[in-house]
Amino acid sequence: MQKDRQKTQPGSNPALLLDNQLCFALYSTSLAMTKIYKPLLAPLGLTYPQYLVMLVLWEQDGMMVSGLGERLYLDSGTLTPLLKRLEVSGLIVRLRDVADERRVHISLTAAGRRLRAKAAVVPECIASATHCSPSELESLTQQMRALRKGLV
Amino acid sequence: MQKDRQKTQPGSNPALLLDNQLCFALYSTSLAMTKIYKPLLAPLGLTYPQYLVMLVLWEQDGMMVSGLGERLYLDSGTLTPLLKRLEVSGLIVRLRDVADERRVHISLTAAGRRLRAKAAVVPECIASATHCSPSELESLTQQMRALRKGLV
DNA sequence: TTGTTATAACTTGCACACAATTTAATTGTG
DNA sequence: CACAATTAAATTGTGTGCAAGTTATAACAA
Repeated sequence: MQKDRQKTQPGSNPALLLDNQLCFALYSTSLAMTKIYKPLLAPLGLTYPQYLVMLVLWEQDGMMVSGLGERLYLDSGTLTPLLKRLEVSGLIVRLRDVADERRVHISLTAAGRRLRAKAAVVPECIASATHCSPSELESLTQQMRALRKGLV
Repeated sequence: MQKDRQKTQPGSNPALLLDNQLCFALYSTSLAMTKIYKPLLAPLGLTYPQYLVMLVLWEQDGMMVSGLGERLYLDSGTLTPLLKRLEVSGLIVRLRDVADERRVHISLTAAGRRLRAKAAVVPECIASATHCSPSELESLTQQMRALRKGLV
């Protein structure tokens, strides 16, 4: 209690208090969530964003880079190097469209398809790590989607 | 409708569907939120994580690096270079503790304190950009904090 | 057909995040 | 006191995110 470093303008603007800000709650929770994924994805040889790409491809194989970007809200500056790493890992192949050589289709390899079975347990591991009920998780997911939609 | 790329194992595992995952809703919404901040913080010469550091320092000046890390859930590997950039910007100074030279105190400069007034309008700009009511924002913030607490 | 415009992906540069390691200083123990 | 253990930052290396600019191809217009 000897040094009690000054609170700058105490209570002058509650809107500027860190813990009142949705953005920080969102940001820190998202990072915390990613950390939970790390040990689950490491055995699969995936980072978290790479896992998201694989989720999309498991839903629909052969998508273009731009299609992945729309689905994941990421641009080619992020995706191109990420996809190259996935190709080096042997999970996908990148092939130019023969009709339009500007386009690149991303397709799963056999190893990429096989990985789906190993990834199947991940969602329930995560769900249990959240200490939330399925209905709470669903509610939060919907609220996040609504917020994102409002922002874009 | 000529090419209808195959859905891989359609509907086989709803838990693996991207849009059912809280993590992705959280991740994409957090990134979207950061993009909203960018044009508001650019005139202040701050990135979003730098803004978070300033929020903490405006609440309590002179914190140690480790204290900032606990508050923001970030480690020294992230904070050290960020703080060096804030120092170059002239908003903070980094000073070794005389009693314990391992510690580094982060203190606001006059410019850093002045910046608070300019930042005061940011929260309401963000709030209006979310298209959410104050009570919705508060509810979401609390839910995020609860989720984060459950994860850590 | 030729020149313009648009598009898709790639590249470059900067700033995070974070694991793992290192450095320097302090604390604890015999 | 000597020395091991601990602690606080800093450093290193990898992988995102994203703005801005480049390249290559395609579509369009005169």
